[in-house]
Amino acid sequence: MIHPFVRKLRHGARLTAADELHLAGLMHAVRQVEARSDIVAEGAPARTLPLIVEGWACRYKLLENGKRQIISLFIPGDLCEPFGVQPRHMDHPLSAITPVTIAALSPSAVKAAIADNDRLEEAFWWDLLLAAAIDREHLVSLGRLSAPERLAHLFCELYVRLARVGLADGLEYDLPVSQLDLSDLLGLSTVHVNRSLQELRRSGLISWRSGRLTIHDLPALQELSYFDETYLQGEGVILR
Amino acid sequence: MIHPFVRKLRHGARLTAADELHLAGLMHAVRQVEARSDIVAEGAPARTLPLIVEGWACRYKLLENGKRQIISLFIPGDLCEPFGVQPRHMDHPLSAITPVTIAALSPSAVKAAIADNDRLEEAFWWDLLLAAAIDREHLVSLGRLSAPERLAHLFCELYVRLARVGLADGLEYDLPVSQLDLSDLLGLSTVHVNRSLQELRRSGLISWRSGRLTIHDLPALQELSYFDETYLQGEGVILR
DNA sequence: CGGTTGCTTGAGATCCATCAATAGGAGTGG
DNA sequence: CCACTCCTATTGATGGATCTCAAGCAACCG
Repeated sequence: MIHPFVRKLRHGARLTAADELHLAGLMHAVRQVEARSDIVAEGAPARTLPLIVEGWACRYKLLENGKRQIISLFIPGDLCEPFGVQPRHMDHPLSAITPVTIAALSPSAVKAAIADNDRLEEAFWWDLLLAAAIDREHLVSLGRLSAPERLAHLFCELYVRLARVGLADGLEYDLPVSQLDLSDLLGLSTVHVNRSLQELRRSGLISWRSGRLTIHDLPALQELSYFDETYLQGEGVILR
Repeated sequence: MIHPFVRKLRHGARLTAADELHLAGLMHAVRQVEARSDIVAEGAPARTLPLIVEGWACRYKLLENGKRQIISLFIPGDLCEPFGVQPRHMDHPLSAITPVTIAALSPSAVKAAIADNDRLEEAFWWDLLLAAAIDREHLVSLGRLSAPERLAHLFCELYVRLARVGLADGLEYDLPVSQLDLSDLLGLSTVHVNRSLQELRRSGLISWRSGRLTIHDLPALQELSYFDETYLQGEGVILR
């Protein structure tokens, strides 16, 4: 079984078999975190870089008025911090949505690996840029898209990201989040998320039953949400 | 006159006088860009890293429905791209808000400078983390704050950022943006921005005349917007 | 002076939040 | 197996926040 992180990086750099072994060797201290618990709490010192091997996680912020905003959503293969430095004080907690398997990368080991291998260096920077691009698109979504558009955009994005790490089955994938999670991710209320989902279902664009999302009309979903996959910087999954 | 970039980095790393000279030596090819014009257009190849020396700029995205979302706001001292790689295709254009003076950093020169100087390395990574934290906070603002809250949050943030590079005069600073810019930054309509500004003025929190913003009641502004400056990762300007 | 741009105000429509209630499913203990 | 509870999904009703359209005004500029 190929590690999802390796699988993802293949899309960003031309890795040799040796590179991939080298990468796999960086991952230590795999541990389990149960659903709904913090992986790294706010203010906690973190010596290593968390990387999702299995399961879904997120970074969120809790406001003083009790509202929650999910900042980033992490799926298998996602490195949750910039690779270059030891995270000191995490400004926002990192939390497991499902049961999660975490690998720990040491920044110094990454630095050493990068120092004498241009392809690995490129791969790590590509991943950092990709994560930033995803966050930027998320920001645009919150600022300028309506509720159904935000949902459609998210479903398109997750399709591409999951397909890259081999977790999409055709136009279907597991979506193990609650509507409450979705509302906190998209800056909406749960009630409105529910109604917007119904709208997408009624239009025949998607269905979502027992944690499994199916895209029935990808072009329509893309058009509705102005989704242009180029920000995901890969060779492309959708178009071609 | 100390370069604003150097001035900012002093808050993130203990730089020696030699380090600061080294930094200053990295900046080449200073050029002028006039207000309202693109610094780097979408899709344009960029070989160097743009750094704002003077003036205000932003990164934005234009949607197919004609709406605009400003993703990041840049003030003097801000490096507009991650330092580690040559930006290839800019997914979002970079644009001048006021007339802007741009310095160009070469990623390879930065890499060389970093290679044998831990303090400089730390400074560059600190700056990257800071920029990411600002974007995250922006995202939270769009997702979970009301219009007046978003404005208040922005004014607090700009106060801290500008003070760091010596561009705040007590609780006053130049704010050379239009209400249209603000609306595109905060995900609102211009009409609503206008009305929310009036609300803040009426409450005696701020005034804003002829491009100059004055904060009359900083604690109230902070409390209103749940502003906690720690995400800006400095020694602190507000709470000292 | 006319044209442009940005700010302001009003009115109406729409999107979305909140409050409240119901229903289903999963787990738990009796 | 049933009663109970918790969590999530769903639905209805209402109010509020924000958008859109439209018009007027102020400042600046050639």
